[in-house]
Amino acid sequence: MFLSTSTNTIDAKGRTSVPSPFRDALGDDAAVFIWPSVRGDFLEGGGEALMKALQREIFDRVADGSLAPVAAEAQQVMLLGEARRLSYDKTGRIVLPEAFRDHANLSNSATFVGLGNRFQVWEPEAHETRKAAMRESVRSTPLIMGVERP
Amino acid sequence: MFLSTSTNTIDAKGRTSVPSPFRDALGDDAAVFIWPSVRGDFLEGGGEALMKALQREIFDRVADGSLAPVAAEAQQVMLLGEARRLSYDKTGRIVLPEAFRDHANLSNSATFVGLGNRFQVWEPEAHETRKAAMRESVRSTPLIMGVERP
DNA sequence: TGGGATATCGTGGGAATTCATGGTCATCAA
DNA sequence: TTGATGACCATGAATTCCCACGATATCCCA
Repeated sequence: MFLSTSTNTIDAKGRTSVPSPFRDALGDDAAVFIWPSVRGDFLEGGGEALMKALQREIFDRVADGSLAPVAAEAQQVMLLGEARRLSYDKTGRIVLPEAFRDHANLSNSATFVGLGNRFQVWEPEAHETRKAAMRESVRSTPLIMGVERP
Repeated sequence: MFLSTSTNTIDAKGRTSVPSPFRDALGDDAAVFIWPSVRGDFLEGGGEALMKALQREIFDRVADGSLAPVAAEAQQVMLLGEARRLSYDKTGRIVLPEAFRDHANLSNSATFVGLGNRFQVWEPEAHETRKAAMRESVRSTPLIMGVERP
């Protein structure tokens, strides 16, 4: 489970450390799968299990008719076509490809945000701005299990 | 089940003891999950079971249409993104991250309040004033199973 | 029922480990 | 050679672990 948020440095080689708790969540396979989000200037990622689950969901939804084959191919192009498997070394660092850094406007640092089954990578200030907006959204949302009820 | 209230010291390293009855409620996994509340200056937390249940409830509510995907992501960012898994050592202590202490205005001590499936962490005096307000509120509320009738 | 022994719990401090990050060294392609 | 790529070492700071103490609560047996 990907939890918590942390901001790490991006060095001259484009390297950054995958947060240690995330590495734990990834298990033995020393790699993450990351792709540019189609919804905004940030990256999305997860482990091998997530990638497989996403693939299967696309198949299943074509099978049960809730996703048109054309739309499925579009999903695959933007997800599987853009995603990369980035393995990290013994110190836990990956290299963020230049295209990824451009997409998310990353320069010297990156913020990893855990979202349970997946995570996102943001330019630190952009994430702060977004979070402020989300805080308001959550305050006006119905409760979840008695927690966070307004 | 998290029951009762107790106030413990926060030392120079930011450490505090998770109340022993809470540790019993947490089971084998020697860790608590804690996050800053979006509706006040205090922390909320629970065990692994609570975290998973919250995560699932978000999914389910998106599936049944009672929660918009955008609102779901906001929930995830503010809950899963802000939460941290804090494991405690053999003496039962966790380290409260500085950001958490700031959010709840904690300095030398913290009050753990059990709420059944979850708990809250308050600055002791803030909790006292809040409790006083709640006492009045409860007195004007219909009884529950004959308990707490004025 | 009293009173001493035993266990539990919270707290302080120091030692050992982990973590992020800068740097170096091979490997391979252009 | 140069430039990019990937793996491994070094380091300092931060974190986590473990042992010791004292106070409180619990137990047990007279």
